[in-house]
Amino acid sequence: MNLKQLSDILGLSPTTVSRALNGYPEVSEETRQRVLAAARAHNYRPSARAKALATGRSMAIGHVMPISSQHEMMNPVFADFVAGAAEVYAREGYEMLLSLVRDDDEERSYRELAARGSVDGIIVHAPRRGERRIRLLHELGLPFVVHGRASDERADYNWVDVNNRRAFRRATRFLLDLGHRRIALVNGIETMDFAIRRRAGYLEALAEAGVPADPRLMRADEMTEVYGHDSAREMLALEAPPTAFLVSSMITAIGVRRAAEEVGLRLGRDVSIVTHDDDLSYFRNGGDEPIFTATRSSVRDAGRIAAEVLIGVIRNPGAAPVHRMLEAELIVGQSTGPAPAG
Amino acid sequence: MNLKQLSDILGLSPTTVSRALNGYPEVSEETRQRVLAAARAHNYRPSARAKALATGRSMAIGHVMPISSQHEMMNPVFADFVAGAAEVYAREGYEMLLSLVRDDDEERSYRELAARGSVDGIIVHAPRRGERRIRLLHELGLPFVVHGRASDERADYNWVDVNNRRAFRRATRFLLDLGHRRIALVNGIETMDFAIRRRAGYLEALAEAGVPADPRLMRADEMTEVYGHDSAREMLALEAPPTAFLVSSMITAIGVRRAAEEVGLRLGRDVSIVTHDDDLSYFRNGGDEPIFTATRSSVRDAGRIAAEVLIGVIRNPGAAPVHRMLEAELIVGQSTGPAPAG
DNA sequence: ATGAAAGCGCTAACAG
DNA sequence: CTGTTAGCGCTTTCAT
Repeated sequence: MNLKQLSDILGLSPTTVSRALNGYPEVSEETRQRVLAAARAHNYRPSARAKALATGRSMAIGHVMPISSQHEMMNPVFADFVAGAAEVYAREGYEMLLSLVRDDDEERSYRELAARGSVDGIIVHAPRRGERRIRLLHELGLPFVVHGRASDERADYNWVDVNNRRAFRRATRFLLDLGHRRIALVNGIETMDFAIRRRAGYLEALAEAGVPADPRLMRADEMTEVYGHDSAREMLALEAPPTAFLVSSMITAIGVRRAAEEVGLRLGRDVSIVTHDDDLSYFRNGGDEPIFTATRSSVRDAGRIAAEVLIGVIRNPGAAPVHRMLEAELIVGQSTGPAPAG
Repeated sequence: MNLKQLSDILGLSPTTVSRALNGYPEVSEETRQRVLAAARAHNYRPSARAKALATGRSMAIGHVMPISSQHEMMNPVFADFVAGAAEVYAREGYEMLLSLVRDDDEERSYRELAARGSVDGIIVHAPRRGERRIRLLHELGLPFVVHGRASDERADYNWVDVNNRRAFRRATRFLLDLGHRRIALVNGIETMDFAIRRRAGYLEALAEAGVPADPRLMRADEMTEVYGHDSAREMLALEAPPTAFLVSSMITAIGVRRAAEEVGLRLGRDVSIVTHDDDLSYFRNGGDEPIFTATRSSVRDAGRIAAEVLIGVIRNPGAAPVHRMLEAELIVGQSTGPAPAG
């Protein structure tokens, strides 16, 4: 069933039917009702392709996720972010195009997306140090919102980000206040912007407290369970082991906890673990009884907000760049809880 | 840059340029080379929308993920599956459309996808008991492949599935062979097809060994860490607690482990945990030293295979339904390892 | 081997 | 308030 057929049935021109369906005011209310009823009755849906071609808007938004050629890790955070964004798209009539691109042909992929015109805008995921996509997208003239930021990009652009620096500064301070002096940082890969900011926050807090940073207590890698376990085991074997761990992801913190238990340390007594809780649906830190002390922010909310910002930008291309900073809260867990001073 | 402009530059008709670009044989080799060179030089990309409208094929595949109106959980497995599928799509020139639909307007969503013509085929995720999407998609005539199966659907259809029943039967047998007689099943929600099959495998193995199934040792819920923890705590408090746990997901198994440790049980001695390892990139069970004993299958492979099957179906609509059964292997972990008999 | 013309299904001036 | 016409960018007969 297409427009022409529907309009034939109604004895109207395709134009009038189109206008009625799209809510144009210059259609009599009676006609509109007739059209709406007929459309429903015949289960009519406009062809997305034809509509896109005619209007120049594809009503689709692209989510481009870099898959590193070296690290093939699929970010678990991605699923929840996308779920948040999808809510908004469903409400606003957008489709979501997912594109996983290897970073070695990243530029080609973005150029292609733009030239093929399959999306009206893009959400940029996982910005890294030396990020080149921002300039590229500006050049291509494709509206975009970055989830996170690119520290060394001086141009202005739309972003939605969690205040990672402040969150980690606060978490570090929390541990310092408890008396800890040897605090390990088990971070994500430090080419990722968020990891850079987290380390900055950690270092700031240490500096403020006059505690020197010890390179042996700082790790950065892909945030797997095994990584948490192995690096914790190594650090705990130092002559002066850490008394607390600040860990960039919940799953990695679980590995750290396993390592601590293996060497006979009791959580919340011999060692403290503080992590960041992305508040994922499948693995929430818990409300009543958090597993870990953690800084917490909702990835799903970030997805929702990013989608809303992007749609706003698409509708109003002239507007000034939008920046949305989400603050993380600190929640103190029971089982891993605040450890007594070093 | 569009076809017309490119053909003007070349002094050829759009027709010829189109033919050259799409590899039609009736173009002179010389012309083809000229066209190809010019296209590259001007960074020409055909408009996906125009092409779709003209050909009737959108070159896009839809992934439809149900979001339960009650349980808002975003399956962590989804991300890896999609990553596998994306590899194939990139290779074959398809785009990926992601659609998260609430189950209360599921039918509407599928009808819309079909009528709008935005996809050439669909991957159906998370089939459940009483699955209605299969009949619907058959009715709509949209090619599809189900990731998993629908136990109570008698019509034939394309599917790619892990042999969940056999995997859990094998895992249960493994525990029985070690001497365990009170084996708890911490399953996923048993409206999900995979959970139904896993329980079937578990019950089969018990029956074969003449061990009666105890309803108090069988749980089913969304597979979070907290669920694993809480249900394990409850079961461990029974007058006759389980000596082993068979857990449907790694993240839930972590919760079970936490519970066991809280009550002072030592893993691989006082209690055994066997789980299913979906072999996700961010949380692999480990090769050399698996954290848990587990049945293991690669979700990413499943995604790849499902995508390949679907593309085959789209290209060859007449063919007989394809069924691809993936077998899980049993890997014996060290830390949780084989526990001594009851 | 190349081109002209029609058409995919819709929207958007422009008329009336 | 409704209809006519052109056109979005491509593919695909049908001629030549």
